[in-house]
Amino acid sequence: MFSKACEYGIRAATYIASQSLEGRRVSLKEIAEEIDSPVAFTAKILQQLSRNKIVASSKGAYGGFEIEKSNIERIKLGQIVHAIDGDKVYVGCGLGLKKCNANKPCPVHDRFVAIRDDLKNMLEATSLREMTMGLEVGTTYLKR
Amino acid sequence: MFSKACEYGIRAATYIASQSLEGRRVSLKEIAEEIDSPVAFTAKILQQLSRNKIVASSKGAYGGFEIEKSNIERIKLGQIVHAIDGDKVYVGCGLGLKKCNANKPCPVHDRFVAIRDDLKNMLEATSLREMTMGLEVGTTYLKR
DNA sequence: GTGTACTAGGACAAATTTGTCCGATTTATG
DNA sequence: CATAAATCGGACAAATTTGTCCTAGTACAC
Ligand code: FES
Ligand code: FES
Repeated sequence: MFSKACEYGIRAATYIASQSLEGRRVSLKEIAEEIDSPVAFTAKILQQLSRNKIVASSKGAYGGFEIEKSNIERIKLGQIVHAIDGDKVYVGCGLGLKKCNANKPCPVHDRFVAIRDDLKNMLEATSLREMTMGLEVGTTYLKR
Repeated sequence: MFSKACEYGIRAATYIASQSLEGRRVSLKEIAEEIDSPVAFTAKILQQLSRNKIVASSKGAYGGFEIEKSNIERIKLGQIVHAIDGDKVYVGCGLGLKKCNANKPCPVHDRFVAIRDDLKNMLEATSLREMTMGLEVGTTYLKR
């Protein structure tokens, strides 16, 4: 569905958001531990998210990653997916034709588009804030 | 969403089905041409489908691939996806945790499962016969 | 039987994705 | 200023997926 990079990205952003809500800036190392991801690979992904203004990074001692509180409400999953996987979730054809195209549709087009639109809506409706809710009370997890 | 192999597999099976309905057995070469896929790679995938009894192959001159008429009604997309991509569509977690698990869900679990179930239902409800319908009348395409 | 037109299958190659390593740079602190 | 703790970014390595090539075997036609 999503690339590994994207999965790590969402989990990382969610963890950062949960800590930022409590005023804590977190280090790469801590993030990787908390979401159970390879440290160096996670670093790359956080760079991407940083360039895309999804997370804020600060270098140097006591540096790390954080997300502005107002952005935690504002940032939607869709933005993270787009920053890492591009628009393939939105324009890709279910059967691998160059691009999904209603004018020359593949045999699953109608059925597929319905599902893809649901996914799209879900991604655009779900904020980082919502992602953190269950974490605080221990009903959802970022690793197992 | 699906692997390339799976996409080719669905397109190939759909094309074979459409031709089998007209009583024509088709060669690998023709299939690859009609679905615009790499010949040798398509051969591998057809071997898989053949081992899984989704298509029937016959060797030798005038050999090729076909699908029994009754099977065209019976075979669902889900079987093809399962034969090639396994069950990852069904058991995978949206955020990449080992397996989707309602007892220790990730933050997107509920939203994700809803969409995945729709996909699953679609795959299990769509027969090869339905896939071929638009092809005959030129409203759907297997290549562009 | 021989030639021809096919599929089967294994070994290999290329491309992409995932993941590692390390030096450079930045920043807080003493 | 020196040190330590952190991110940045480029080069590299490993793993997976995608794709190619070649040989063997099979069936039909003559
Ligand atoms: S054309 Fe294939 S999904 Fe739209
Ligand atoms: S646990 Fe992540 S989708 Fe179910």
